[in-house]
Amino acid sequence: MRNLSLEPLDRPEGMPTHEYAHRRLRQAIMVGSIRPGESLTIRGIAEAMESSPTPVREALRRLSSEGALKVLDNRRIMVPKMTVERFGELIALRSVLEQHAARRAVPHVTERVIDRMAEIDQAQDGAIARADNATALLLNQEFHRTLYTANPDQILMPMVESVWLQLGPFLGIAMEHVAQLYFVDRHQEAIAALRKRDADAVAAAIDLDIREGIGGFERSAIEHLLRLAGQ
Amino acid sequence: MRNLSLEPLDRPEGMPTHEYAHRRLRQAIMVGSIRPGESLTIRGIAEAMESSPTPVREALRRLSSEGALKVLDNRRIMVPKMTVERFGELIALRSVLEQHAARRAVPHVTERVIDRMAEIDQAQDGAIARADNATALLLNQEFHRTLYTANPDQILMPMVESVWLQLGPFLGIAMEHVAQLYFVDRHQEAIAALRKRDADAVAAAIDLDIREGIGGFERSAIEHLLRLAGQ
DNA sequence: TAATTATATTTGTGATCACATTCTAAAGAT
DNA sequence: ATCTTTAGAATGTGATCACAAATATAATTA
Repeated sequence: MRNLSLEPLDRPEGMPTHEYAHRRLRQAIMVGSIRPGESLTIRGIAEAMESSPTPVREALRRLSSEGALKVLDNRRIMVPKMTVERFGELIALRSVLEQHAARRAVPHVTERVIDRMAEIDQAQDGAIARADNATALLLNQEFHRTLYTANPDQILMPMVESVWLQLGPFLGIAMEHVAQLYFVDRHQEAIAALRKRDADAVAAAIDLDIREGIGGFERSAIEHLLRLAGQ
Repeated sequence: MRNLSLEPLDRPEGMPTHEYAHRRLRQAIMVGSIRPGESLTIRGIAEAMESSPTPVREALRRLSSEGALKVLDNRRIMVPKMTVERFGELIALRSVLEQHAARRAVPHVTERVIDRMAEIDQAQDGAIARADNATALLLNQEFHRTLYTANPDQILMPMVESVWLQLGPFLGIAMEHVAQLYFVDRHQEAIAALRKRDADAVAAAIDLDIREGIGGFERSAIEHLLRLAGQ
């Protein structure tokens, strides 16, 4: 196993070790810094974050339930490998899930929420301008999350995040081989539609944002990237 | 904490304790035999299944990631309470998720799969006739699962099961107070549509099955049930 | 009697250890 | 050289223990 380097990440006082481990690993997978096929060892992670196997195991169980990790028959744990078919399923699911989340959120959206989204979008533009892909990615997710969590009874955010998590490792590969991830910005359209409380238009903007953004990879481009990464 | 009784459940040789614990608890929640609001203790569960805290904790972490359990601020763990709003969200999500799963499965469905579904449906009718609600519920799930897993690249089954899991405790309440859960059988329509490989018709049948089945509870009926259960 | 404090118990948490399985690689045989 | 065998190391797993926080129970006070 490669010596994995995990960003220290902020740890609020009183947060249990297993949760901290979960957040750190999750973050690492989300931005694609743990490569597919790479196998993780419990002791290795525990050592890397100066704790013990017990809480790390709990974190790994959660991650595997979230689809971020796969337990092999050997009981070895790894980041699932990406395939063209799986990528297609993930994009299609992401579109359906997030359109639904957006529609359900619209009735609860306040001007305050929309303003917040506009701020995030602006920050993301800044990150893109600096070619800071990882930050742009995180801000893009925060943009979407802000919208969906406007619904107080929302229950599908964990599922949306699960899809993001499964897409993460591929983004890591893409970011390595493509100079800059092209964030097709349908965020302005989404914001405009939100101000009019037009649920259909919001859903359409979200759909386009996904399909023209990360979903816009051609089959051949995906195959090429996966081949480059030795998948 | 009440002395919880977990059905022993079959345990294949070599299955780790944490996974066995996960399956047993999951099963119990799925059929609604653990009541919402009831708080679970790690040691209590470990004792009930004659093991130790460590693997039980791993099982609980997974269940909480699957939405089946909620960790409170006290770090206490309980089955989330149901509300009318949450119930509405769950049904709407279930409909969207399963329609999508069905559509993506249709191209991969073979006659073999359809025959299997017909068998399951027949068994479910038998269970309903015997007023065996728990078995009918499980067979209903198997019917749906058989369809969705026909898609080899399917990735949303865990999410569908998560919704089922979150609906479970409410079904437990409903089964206690309603003589018989009325399974509106749109399964025949689904099977007929599948034989014609008509994806739209299949999705429509699944949608009706959900909305007229468990989703058919009126708001007042849900409130009534929750009040009866002291929620 | 009601409220408050003090004590005891329960509970979540994380580190450690022992055991069995799996993986790695060195040694041997074909 | 290639395959097989074998010894060593690494790894997942589950039980146990100690500690701190939370809860419940008993004792005390107003």
